Formats: sequence, structure tokens, C-alpha cells
Amino acid sequence: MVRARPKGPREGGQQGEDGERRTSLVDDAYAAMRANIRDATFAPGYQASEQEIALRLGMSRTPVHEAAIRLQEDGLVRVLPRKGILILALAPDDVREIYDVIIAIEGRAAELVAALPEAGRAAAAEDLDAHTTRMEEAYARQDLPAWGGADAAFHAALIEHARNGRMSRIVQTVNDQSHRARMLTLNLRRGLDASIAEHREIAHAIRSGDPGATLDAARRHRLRARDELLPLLASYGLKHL
Amino acid sequence: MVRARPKGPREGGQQGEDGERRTSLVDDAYAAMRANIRDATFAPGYQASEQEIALRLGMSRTPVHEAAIRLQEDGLVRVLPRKGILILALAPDDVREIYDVIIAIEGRAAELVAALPEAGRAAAAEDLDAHTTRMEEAYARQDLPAWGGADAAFHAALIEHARNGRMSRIVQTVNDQSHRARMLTLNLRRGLDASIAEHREIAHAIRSGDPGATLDAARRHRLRARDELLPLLASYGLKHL
DNA sequence: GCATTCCAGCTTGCATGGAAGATAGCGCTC
DNA sequence: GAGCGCTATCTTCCATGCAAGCTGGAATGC
Repeated sequence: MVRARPKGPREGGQQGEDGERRTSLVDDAYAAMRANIRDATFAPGYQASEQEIALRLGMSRTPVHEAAIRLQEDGLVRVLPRKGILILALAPDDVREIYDVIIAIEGRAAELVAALPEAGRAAAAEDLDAHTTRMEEAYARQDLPAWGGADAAFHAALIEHARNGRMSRIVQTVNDQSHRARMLTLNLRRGLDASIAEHREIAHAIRSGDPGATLDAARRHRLRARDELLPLLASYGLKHL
Repeated sequence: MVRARPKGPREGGQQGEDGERRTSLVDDAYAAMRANIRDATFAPGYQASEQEIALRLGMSRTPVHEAAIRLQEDGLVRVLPRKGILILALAPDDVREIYDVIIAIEGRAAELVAALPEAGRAAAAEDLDAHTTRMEEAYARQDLPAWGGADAAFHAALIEHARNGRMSRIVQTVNDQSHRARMLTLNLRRGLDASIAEHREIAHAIRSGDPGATLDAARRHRLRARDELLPLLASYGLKHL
């Protein structure tokens, strides 16, 4: 029985008041299962038993069970009483729901950033422009993974500058849920240059301190992305992913 | 809680569709603790031990522990390693965060309802107007609790008609968090008639199928409520509640 | 051959005990 | 009296045992 794994800091906690957090087996199990779900080691529809996962992670059933409860709360799995842990699939309707949540939260977040005092706005716009520049460079190289990473960083930074822990957490949760869909559709997307232009527009609206224009730009950006993605999913007949 | 059930990977089709789920001790503990937090039986700042709660609920420590994990995920408590369960208090800054989440989500939900086909819009508007009428009646009687109940029902119906389970869940979560603050400030609120008028305006915009106007009306309603509530909390010097 | 019953083996739900960490209070030293 | 260290005790964390529910398939009756 191998124990004593060194463990990195836990991600996702928004109440950063205590600097040091001790690792627990439950946290390990949560992080490991979440990572496995993200990279599709646990494919959607796969039904695992807690015993089996516990064995694989080298711990007993208890921490796995408790981690599964957290994952269920996050909407990533479903714990079926006396049957096992079911990795949830994502239907197109789920994608629609997720986009509406993003449109709502990110729009408001962008508006809040644009309403910051001048120094905060400038710092935020600079951050955002840096990420957009990375996207341009990746686009020039036709480096899709880098483009996706910079795009994700842009949106993460946008939320972060709004300084609202609850919003951060909500976005994190739905991003986890839709991570696989994003990876899958990255290769199919068309409007990469449109995204870049829209990002510039958002940053510009923030810099000039116009909350209304910022809200509008952020919304249009996400609406366009959604209207580009949903037909794509439909045309490929992807019922679940 | 209510999640769209993804189609099972097996084609058995004999799966019982009964929504009746037998109660488990974990669910009991979760519901009991959540109720106790809502009605301030567990006051904020109170630090309980799992053992003690288990004793009070007549079960062992395990289900209490697992319910505590869910409550922590909901942001209602904090599990302090080897110290106990801390009932979280709500700072004014939390209220601000919560309002921004509500402004974002409810605004988008209202917009979605206004974009429904005509029959759906009419049904939604009728529902909403019924709740508003109940608010008017309660207002005439100076029945504050009834007014608060009808107001909550209006907003719940608004979200529900948007048919987005994730939005419902998000709103439910933040409402749980701010329930105590709402109860506390219900007696202090002034703009009851303004709320009623704004509710009428939202329902009207939905009925006429104008998403832009609906979004705007819903946002202004919540913004006004926030700008009324926050100074109230500040003036009473409520650091936590 | 077909339907039905029953049972063995799987699963989780929950209780409980041991271990380790945190804390408060006491006694000791200076 | 002040500071320090030790220990008793309280707490959660995790492993494990037992019980109960579900499922699939074998055995049985027709």
C-alpha cells in the first residue's frame, strides 16, 4: 500500500484566506477523478465502481465516495445508489444551457471590469490584450492548441478581474463540464480571426471605461461563438459527448 | 438537484422513471442541516462538531460528514480539518457578489423567456402577473411575509420559465446563501410599490416578446433593489449576518 | 423452447474503531 | 509573574465490517 504522495495546492478554492492547506485523501481523489474525467480517461457513460477507483488510487472506498459526492455536486458524475459512479455525458441541450450561463455571467463580469477605477481598467485591458496577442501569434502559426489555451486564458482573466469569487466558481464549474466539448470542437471552429477581433473590442471598451459597450461586446462575442458551435454539433449528429 | 437525465448507455429501456427516490440518511442530514442554517437554528459563526449533530439527528457521524461536504460545496458551511463545521456568515461583500450573480443570471433568463414562442410567453407572463397580484394584495394588507413569499415566487417562476436547469441551480444556491439577509432586511425595505411596478413591466415586456426590453427591465429591477439594500446594511453596520 | 423463480455475487449505505492532528489547561522552570 | 513544554482530550480522517439492494444467470416447472 503506497502512501505519502506529495500533492500540489488545491485548485478552485476561492476563499484564499488561509495560505496553507494540508492535503487530504479526499482532495486527492477529487483532483484525480476530475482530471481523469477532463482528459476522458473516464469516458462519458463509463460506469465505475468506487471499489475499483479506490484500488487504482491506492486508498479505501471512503475518500473516493466522498469525492464522488463533490463531483456529483459539480455536475460531472452521477452516483447511482448501489450501482456505481456514472460519468455524465453532455447533450447538445446541456451545451445550450452552459452557453446561456456563460453569456450571462461573463457579460456581467465584463461590465463590472469596465466600471473599475481607471488603474484597474488599464491593468485588466493590458492583461487581456496580452492574451489576445498570444492568440494572434498562435493563429499565424496555425497552432490550434496554443490558440485554445490563450483563448481560455483571456476568458479566465476577464472573469478574474471582476473580483467576484462566486462568478469565478460558476464559470469554473461549467467550464469543467464543457471541457471535453471544447477540446473536440476546437478543430472544427472557423471564426478564429473573428474571435481575435472581438477580444480586442472587449479590451478596448474596458480601457475606455464604457460598461454598456463592454457588456454588449462580451455578449455578442459569446453569442456568435454559440451560434457557430451549436449547428456544428448538430450537423455532426453528436448526441452526447 | 433536478438534472436532465442523460440517456443510459444501455438500451434496456426498462429503467423505472419514478421520481420517487427513497430517502437516504445523507439526504436527511443535508436537508436538516440546510433547514437549520436557513432558520438560524445554527447561527453563523457557530462551530458544531459532527458528533454532536449526528447525535441530535439520531444517526452516525458518516452521513453527517458527507452532508457537510455537500453544504460546503454549496457555500453554506466550511469544514475545518479537525476542528469542526463552521456555519458561514455573510459579509456585505458577499451580498454584493450575490447580487451581481443574480443580476447576470436573472437578466439572461428573462431575456430567454421573452424570446419564447408566443404561447410560452403568454403562459409565463400570466404566471408572473398572478404572483405580482398576490404581492399587491399583501401590500394592501401590509402583510410583509406574504409580500416576501409572493416576491420570491415571482422570481422563481421567472427563472423556471427560462427552462435552464443550471441557471435554476445557481439561483437556488445563492438564494440559500442570502436567505437570512433577505429575512432580516424584509422589514427595512421601502420600495415595495416600486417592485410591484417593475414586476408588471417585466411581465409586459415578456408578453410583447421584446427580449431587449425584458433584459433591461429585469436588470434595472435588481439593480435598484441592490442599491436600496446595500446602504441599508452599511448604515446598520452589519459586518456579518 | 419459454417463462419464472431464486440465489450468488456484485454494488453502495452506514456504523464504528483506531490513528493523528489541534487545542487548552496545567505544572514546571526561571 | 511570565514563559515554556507536556499531556489530556477533543476533533476529524480514513479503513473496514456488516447489512441490504440490485442484477444476471442458472435452475426449475410447464
